[in-house]
Amino acid sequence: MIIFESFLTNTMKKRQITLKDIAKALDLSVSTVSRSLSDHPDISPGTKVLVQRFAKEHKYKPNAFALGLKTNANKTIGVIIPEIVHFFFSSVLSGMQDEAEKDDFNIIICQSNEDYAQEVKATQTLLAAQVQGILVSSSKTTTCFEHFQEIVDNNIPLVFFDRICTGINTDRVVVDDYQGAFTAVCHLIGQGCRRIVFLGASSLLAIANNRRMGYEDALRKHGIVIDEECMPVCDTIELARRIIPLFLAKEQRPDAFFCVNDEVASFCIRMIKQAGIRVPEDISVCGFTNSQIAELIDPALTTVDQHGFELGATAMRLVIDRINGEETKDGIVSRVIKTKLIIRESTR
Amino acid sequence: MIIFESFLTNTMKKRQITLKDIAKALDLSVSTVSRSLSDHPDISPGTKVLVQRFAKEHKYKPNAFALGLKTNANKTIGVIIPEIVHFFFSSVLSGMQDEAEKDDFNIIICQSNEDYAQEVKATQTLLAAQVQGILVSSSKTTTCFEHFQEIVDNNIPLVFFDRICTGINTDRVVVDDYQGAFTAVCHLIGQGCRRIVFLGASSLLAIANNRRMGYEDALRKHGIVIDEECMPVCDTIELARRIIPLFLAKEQRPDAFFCVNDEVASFCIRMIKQAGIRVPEDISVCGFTNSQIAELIDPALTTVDQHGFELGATAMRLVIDRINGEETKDGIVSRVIKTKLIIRESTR
DNA sequence: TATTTTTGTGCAAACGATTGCATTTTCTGA
DNA sequence: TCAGAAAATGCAATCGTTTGCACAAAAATA
Repeated sequence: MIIFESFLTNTMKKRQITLKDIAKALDLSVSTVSRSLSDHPDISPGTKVLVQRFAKEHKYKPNAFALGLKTNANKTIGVIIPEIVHFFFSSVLSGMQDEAEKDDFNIIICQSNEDYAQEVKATQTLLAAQVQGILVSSSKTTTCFEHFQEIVDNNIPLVFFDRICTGINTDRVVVDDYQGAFTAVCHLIGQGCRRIVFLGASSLLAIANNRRMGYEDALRKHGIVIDEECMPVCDTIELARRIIPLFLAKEQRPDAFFCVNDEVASFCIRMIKQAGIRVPEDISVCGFTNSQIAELIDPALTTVDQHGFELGATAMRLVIDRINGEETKDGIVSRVIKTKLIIRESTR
Repeated sequence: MIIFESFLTNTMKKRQITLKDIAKALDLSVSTVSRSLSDHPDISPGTKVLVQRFAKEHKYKPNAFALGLKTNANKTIGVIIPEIVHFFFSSVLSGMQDEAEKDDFNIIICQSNEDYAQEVKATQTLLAAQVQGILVSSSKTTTCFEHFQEIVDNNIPLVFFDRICTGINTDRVVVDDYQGAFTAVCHLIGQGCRRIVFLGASSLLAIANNRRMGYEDALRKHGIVIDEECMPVCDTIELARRIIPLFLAKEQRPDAFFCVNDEVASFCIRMIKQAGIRVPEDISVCGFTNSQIAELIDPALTTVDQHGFELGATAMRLVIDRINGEETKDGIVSRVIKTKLIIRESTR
């Protein structure tokens, strides 16, 4: 015992206890200690309890680096996300965390802040950290995919979620954007709206295109003429502040706004009300995501639930299955999370 | 070259390229390769460029496990957070991420979901992952601190942020809750409010107590009698749904609500308006946090800005400084982030 | 030309854990 | 009493990297 404790007084800096320390203290070999802790049948019951008790008492924890060096696995998964401060993405992250925990995987997060360069850097960071799998929702400004290809080339399972990259062949989990938009716009039309504006996002994003297509097809189905003017890029509060007044000032005022996210939808409602126009009597507003805010504003927001938590959990499940070899499909696995229209008070 | 590439055809499973591979391919020793890459003066310029070019071409990346094993450092910091899906906490996380990146540290996140058991598990997870530092905001249900003590005992820098644990002696970064509450309530009083209700949180949280004390002192200062009935625990939408109507039904109706967070404040405004009472003319409402929602609801919410991003960055800076030995104070380092009252439309 | 110095490389140990194989000890049965 | 089997333990290599030291070859000096 004295021998073991001596490592403390010698260095004065507490170090983690190792197998070697235990071996020395108990006058055993490192191998015997190792086998005792892993309950190997070769070891006598007496030695086992001796070692196990000692290890527990001294809070022995296997060194993750040594383990990683041997097995090349550290139970860590990297996530690249555009922005954490975002109801949808934080929900996704929460779902991932929840699912990862079930298999004792850790999550390393990186933010791209919607910036290509930061996204590339994040990729390098995760590769350097030797993660076993990577989950990505690409930034709005990403048009080049080499960094993602490098992940694949390194043989590390890669799964895109929500914002996928069409330029690269790998697993993906997306939301049913087209159907969600289609259903929402059909609902608006069903309530009598005819001049429906789509406040969308950059067409670099597949999700934005899909929602636009759902919007267009819904109009088409009901014989409403599609007007390019009525689908501007308007996915931030700043843009909304400039763009919405232009529509409200038109002599043929819109009777509905279908917004690409709930923040824009909420802000939209504010601006309409401030212009002295009623929601939903004069203008209906529908959002996309179903964030907390939807229930807090007045009138409560009709919106399309994206099931972020479920999406995150599904994506995480997929990488883990790839890592464990439980998902063996040769081609791309593509999962779709169903959206759900939540009708509240902001639409007639 | 042929020798090197052979590791591929042999195993058919792409493996990361190692120093040994490079050494074999270039007919050098591992040490020479290692020194070439670290630009050691002993190595001849010719050999250096040879090795460096080869390494770059084959995208050599040092093995993080081997490095960690030698240096006992993997540039990773663990964060334990009650809930990611929360404007304040996600802001904090974002600030941490931002600051960590400057020093090339990675972040592993764990959620406690406000649950003691999960918090303990998260602690074990982070210790097992061999993180170099840990940042914690404790859960609402935590009353026992042994798990935190274990972190300290392991000689791993620990910093509490926002929700600190008074039972443990370690660095902390908090928000100026007392002053924030005091200022906000003084503002309400200054606008003529006299019957001010404080919708608070469990007194297990130091932040809740501090805000309550700020509230009480503001009342005291202006000679308003403090009524225990007027400071219920009400920090969730569910509680608010039950509790707020009770106050609105009183014959002596409150003329202001000071809420412990913006969600409750927003919901409060909704309920007041639905009861046919005007905000802020009849009742003023003030929140705490300054989340996005504050600008989106109608009327826009007066609230106390907590500067979450700054808080996160500060806390991260502090652990990193502790890790690097740049913060050498023997006792507790305690940083306070100043709050700021943002006056909008929900208060007279 | 002989000796020292400089320059460039390689060997081997170390970090902490696992594991095939060798070795020692104990037990069994004739 | 002793061979042989069974049980318990130890040795040593391995994972990928770094680094003190030894050593060789080349260059400088005497």
